[in-house]
Amino acid sequence: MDDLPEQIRIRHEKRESLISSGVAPYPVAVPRTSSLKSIREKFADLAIDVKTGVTESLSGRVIFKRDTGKLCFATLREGDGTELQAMFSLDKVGEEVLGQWKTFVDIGDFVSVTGEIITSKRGELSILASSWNMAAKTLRPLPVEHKPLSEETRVRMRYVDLIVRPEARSNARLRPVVMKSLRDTFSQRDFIEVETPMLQVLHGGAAARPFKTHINAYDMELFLRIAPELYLKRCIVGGIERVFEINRNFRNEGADSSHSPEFAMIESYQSYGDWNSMIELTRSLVQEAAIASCGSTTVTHFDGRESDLGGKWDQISLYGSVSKAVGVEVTAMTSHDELIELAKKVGLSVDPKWITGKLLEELFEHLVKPELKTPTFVMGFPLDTSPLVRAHRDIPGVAEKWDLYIDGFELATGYSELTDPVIQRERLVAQAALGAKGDVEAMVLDEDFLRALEFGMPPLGGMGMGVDRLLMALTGLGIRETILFPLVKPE
RNA sequence: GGGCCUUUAGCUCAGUCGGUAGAGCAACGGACUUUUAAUCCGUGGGUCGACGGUUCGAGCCCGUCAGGGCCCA
Repeated sequence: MDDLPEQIRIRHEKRESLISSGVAPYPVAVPRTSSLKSIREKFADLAIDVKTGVTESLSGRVIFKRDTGKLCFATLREGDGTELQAMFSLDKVGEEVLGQWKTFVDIGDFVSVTGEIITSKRGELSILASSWNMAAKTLRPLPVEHKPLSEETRVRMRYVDLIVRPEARSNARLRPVVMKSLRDTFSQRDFIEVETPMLQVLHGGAAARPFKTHINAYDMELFLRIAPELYLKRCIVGGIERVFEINRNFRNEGADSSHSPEFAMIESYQSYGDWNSMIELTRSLVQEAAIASCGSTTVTHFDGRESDLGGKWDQISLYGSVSKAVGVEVTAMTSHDELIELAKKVGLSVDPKWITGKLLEELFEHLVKPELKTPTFVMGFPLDTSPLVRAHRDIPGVAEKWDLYIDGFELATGYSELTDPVIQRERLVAQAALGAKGDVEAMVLDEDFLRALEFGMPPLGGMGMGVDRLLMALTGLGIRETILFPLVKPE
């Protein structure tokens, strides 16, 4: 114990001292008749220096302590941030009890206080103690409330962040509001929620590197899923005509301010829908979530900036927007060599492994994407980068796929899904060939998925949306603020 | 992968030219019956990220490694 920092050592000593004087520092229960919040609601408009005659037992974490000679003040806080003042006066509790309060209680401790609800001479709603109990002794000092925690400490010790920072508390409570809204929106439209495997024998449904793991029972390699798509389409084959899943995906790629290795995602499929019906669905999901969390389709970001998510949202053509940016007509028929020339002209460094469609998408991300601040659907993607998507009904070489951009990042994507099992097999065989040539993001051939498709799937619209990114769009926060415990390297 | 910045008390941060390690809050002792980041008097608290080097002497200069951040790819 001697090698502990002074403040921690002293708190350990106080714990020992409580035990030896017969007081439990971590009792199984303490008196509690009400929450701080309901006391604040019940006694919202009391005048100055009022005695209510009402006795309550309240508990919370001590966040401020102002010890004076014969009248001591403390501020208690409960989980949602509601605070209430506790007062300890010599003539109410006597010298011994007051002395124990001053000696044993540190900032950060959980305490229970029993006494009369009053207002102080300054009008502060308070509980005037007749007795108090330790509810849980804190061994580590809390950080200073008035200086913001460093960003790293916030992430590494979110539990402390939640104690001291109001925004951390409200962010944590925002996610469930949004999740409930998403489920309500789906439910109103008769979509059924399912849960599909996260541990998969074959990974598929997206272009991404998977995490690998191992199952001892079968002594074989397994993958953490990169997308639920192939299982949700099996649901469609089986007649779950409108289906969605909200859960975690895992991608073994970079981790930065907008990417997390594990992230929550919505995927949804609608029989007899197409990329247009998924536009309607996606807009409803986002706008209903904005109303549920912010009360309006115009949301206010943490920095005070307003973002208007209302209305019908723009639609631009992927090829059209790139053509406009480079000044010459670019289509799905534009050759690989021509695209490389254009890329070099605009200063984009080209990876020789990029296929034609990838090249076009990189041009878009370089030239157009940063400009897309207001919600915009980017319509019509290259067929060769969209192996699970149906070809455009009119435009050759283009897939019926859109991406939704908000604030310059990709929030959602939607498709008219490929339902022809023969073409699907050809596409996956081609993907497998890319994989054999070393493309680590290529999809693998999933025979059971193809067998399912061969049983027939109705015309189908599909969409996917990142839940963490939706929270980013609603709040303007970075991904590490919207995720309670983002992955960090060990200290 | 490359470049730049950063790591000092429980927390947030100063630290000049290489010469005994600083502040605010927090903590400890004392005073105070209406405080609101209380105030006043006094006190203690440091493996300066780790390892190595230069030097009479390193928080500071050099090298390696680790964590964090930003920019580029």
